[in-house]
Amino acid sequence: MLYYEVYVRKGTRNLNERSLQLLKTLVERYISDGQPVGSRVLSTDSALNLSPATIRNVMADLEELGLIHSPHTSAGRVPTVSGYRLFVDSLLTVKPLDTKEVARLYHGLSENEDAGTMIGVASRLIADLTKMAGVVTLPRKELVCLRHIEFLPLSHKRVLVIFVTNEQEVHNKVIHTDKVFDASELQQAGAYLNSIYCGHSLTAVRAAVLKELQTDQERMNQAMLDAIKMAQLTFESGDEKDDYVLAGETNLMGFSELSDRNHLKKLFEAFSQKQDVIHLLDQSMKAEGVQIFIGEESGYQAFDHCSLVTSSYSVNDEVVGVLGVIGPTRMAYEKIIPFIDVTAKLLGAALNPKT
Amino acid sequence: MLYYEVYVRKGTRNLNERSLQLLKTLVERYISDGQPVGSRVLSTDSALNLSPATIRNVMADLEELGLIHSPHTSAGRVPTVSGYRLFVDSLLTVKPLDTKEVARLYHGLSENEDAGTMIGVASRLIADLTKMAGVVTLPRKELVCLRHIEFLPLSHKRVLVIFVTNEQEVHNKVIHTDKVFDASELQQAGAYLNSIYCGHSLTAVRAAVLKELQTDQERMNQAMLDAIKMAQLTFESGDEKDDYVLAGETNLMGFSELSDRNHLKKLFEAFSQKQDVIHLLDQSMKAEGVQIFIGEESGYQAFDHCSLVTSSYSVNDEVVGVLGVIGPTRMAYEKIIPFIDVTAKLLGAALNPKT
DNA sequence: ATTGGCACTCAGTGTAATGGAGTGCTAATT
DNA sequence: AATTAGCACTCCATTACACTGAGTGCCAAT
Repeated sequence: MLYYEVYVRKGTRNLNERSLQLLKTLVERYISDGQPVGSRVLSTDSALNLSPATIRNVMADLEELGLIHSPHTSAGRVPTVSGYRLFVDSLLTVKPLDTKEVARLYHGLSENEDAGTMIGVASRLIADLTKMAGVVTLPRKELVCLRHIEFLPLSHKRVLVIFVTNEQEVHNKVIHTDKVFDASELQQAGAYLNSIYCGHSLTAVRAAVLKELQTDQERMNQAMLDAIKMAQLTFESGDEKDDYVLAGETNLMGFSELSDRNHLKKLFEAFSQKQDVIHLLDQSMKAEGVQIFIGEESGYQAFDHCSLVTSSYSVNDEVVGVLGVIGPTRMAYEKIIPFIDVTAKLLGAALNPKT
Repeated sequence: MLYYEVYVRKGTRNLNERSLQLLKTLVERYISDGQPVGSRVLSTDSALNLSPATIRNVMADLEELGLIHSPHTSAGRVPTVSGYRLFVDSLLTVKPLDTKEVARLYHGLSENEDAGTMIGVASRLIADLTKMAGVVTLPRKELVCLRHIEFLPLSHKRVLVIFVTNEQEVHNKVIHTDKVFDASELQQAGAYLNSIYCGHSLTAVRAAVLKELQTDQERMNQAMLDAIKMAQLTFESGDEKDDYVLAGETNLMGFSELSDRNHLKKLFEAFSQKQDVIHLLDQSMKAEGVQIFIGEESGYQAFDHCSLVTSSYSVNDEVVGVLGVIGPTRMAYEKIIPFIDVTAKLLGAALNPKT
């Protein structure tokens, strides 16, 4: 809608209903065939009953607007990034999901395993069902609740913290304290913290700890104060390196459009460096619902010929992570979009601690 | 030596000193150039002062013995797997290591981080310095010592075990008990086990636990028995999924001999399935020192065009893991072999808890 | 506004010619 | 008996060329 008006104003020739219709069938055809599509096939494919010549005129307009592009003179047309964009934003008619696929998703994501396993399963399912690469971020730690915490002494004023969240997710971290503690002191500290913070969410714990440190500390004894300080070090923000689970990367090697050795190398390097992927996924975390990055839109060279369809997933109405699929720009958006949508919802539901 | 005699007996023509010398220069030349090498270059390359014609005769013999092979009539010769094998076993003259490389290794592996980090560093170093893929298995758990153990209750007779080994390596596992324990019972059990097994190696703990269970149990009270049973469940063998850290996989995409899309896909699938790689690495764990798998020798299709040079690494004279490099069959063995050898030694030393 | 007609472009394919690298074999040489 | 020169031969790689077919742009007719 938006695009429609913009283009009408901009071009002398119209980007009217008919051109949009043609663009739509062109993109659909290209997605299913992978071949540049010419005026003849478009003439028979579209229900518009127009002659190839007419269609050629329209195509010339579309090309001028940068929506399609011709690899060479005597080839058909191929959608550009803007063409795809317009297509997915305003033209696309989503297909209902294959019931078998939904069944597999539902089945795979209904068993109540621990979060880590579920994430892995989800990633694998996405990869297997789409034949592309699946990616799922680990749920944000803030929203989980503290179950148990404990400290062990290391050398040089360092302390190993082990804490368990939710049912059975174990984390550990080394903190640097400003004095040396012995094992029993640390045990006491752990017991104290367990007694007051067990069952609270990490966000709540962090807030409570800060508050304790800021208010008058005189009613606490030294041991309590030490414990609180260590909790502060443990849960101070920042360091939680976001991470994701990738599956089916090798599926991407099958696509001819990604077969270029250099592109493939860049892509896989991005996968193992993780950084760029995390950035990209972080962006989609901000918005709710399905997000799409087409080709160069992502801003990362490694993804130049790829599209990324993502959706955030939520537990208890709070966004805790993102999941998505990575594939060639030429992918079946009309199927992938609803697919990612329901996968995100199912994963969110599966992660919800039983009521 | 062995090969020499076998072949002399087998062929009518000799596989004498001279042929071996020629095979050696042929392999060296092919490794450095990547082109099939013909009689002319071999004539000038080898110090033997023979005419191309003579060399052609020798080459025909070598081909008959299956040591070299001609891609087509008018191309030069290329070593076969057996050719490479003979080369690395008996002909190869190892090159002294580049001092800069040793320095980088030494520097990278001398900082005393925790085991996990060191493994990662080692893998990365191998990949960076060889421009191929580095792989390092995690050290076997048996040889580490128990520092702390603790149990937390879960639902349905399940118990979450958290145990720390060495300084600060945290592991966790869910075990299924045959009755329900509450938190304080579990805490007692943990305290008891800590008091008697702390500081012992996992192998020792396992043995001790088994012994306790087999001997007369009447002098123990129920709580102690429960604790021992849980320790047994925790440390029973088997489930420790071996794992490895891979680095620089993407380096492999640069090699033309591995550029075939299908091969590459198989290879990367093997990397992410892990299973085959683990098997292969396990084999090299049994032998001490450097081991080499050339091409199809490995027995896994995925590695058909790859070679794997590995070495086990030891802590306190006990083999605890394997490390290696994966690259195309055509790699500079004379440099890689000593390189892997010293890397394994340096890693072993770095993992040795300070004396 | 749409369409038929036409000249034009260009990737892709098949065929043929050519050059060059390397071989195997034989006869001559040492 | 071992080595070498010579020669015919094979096969890959490259180039050139022609030809086809899909598709285009444009113009004039509808």
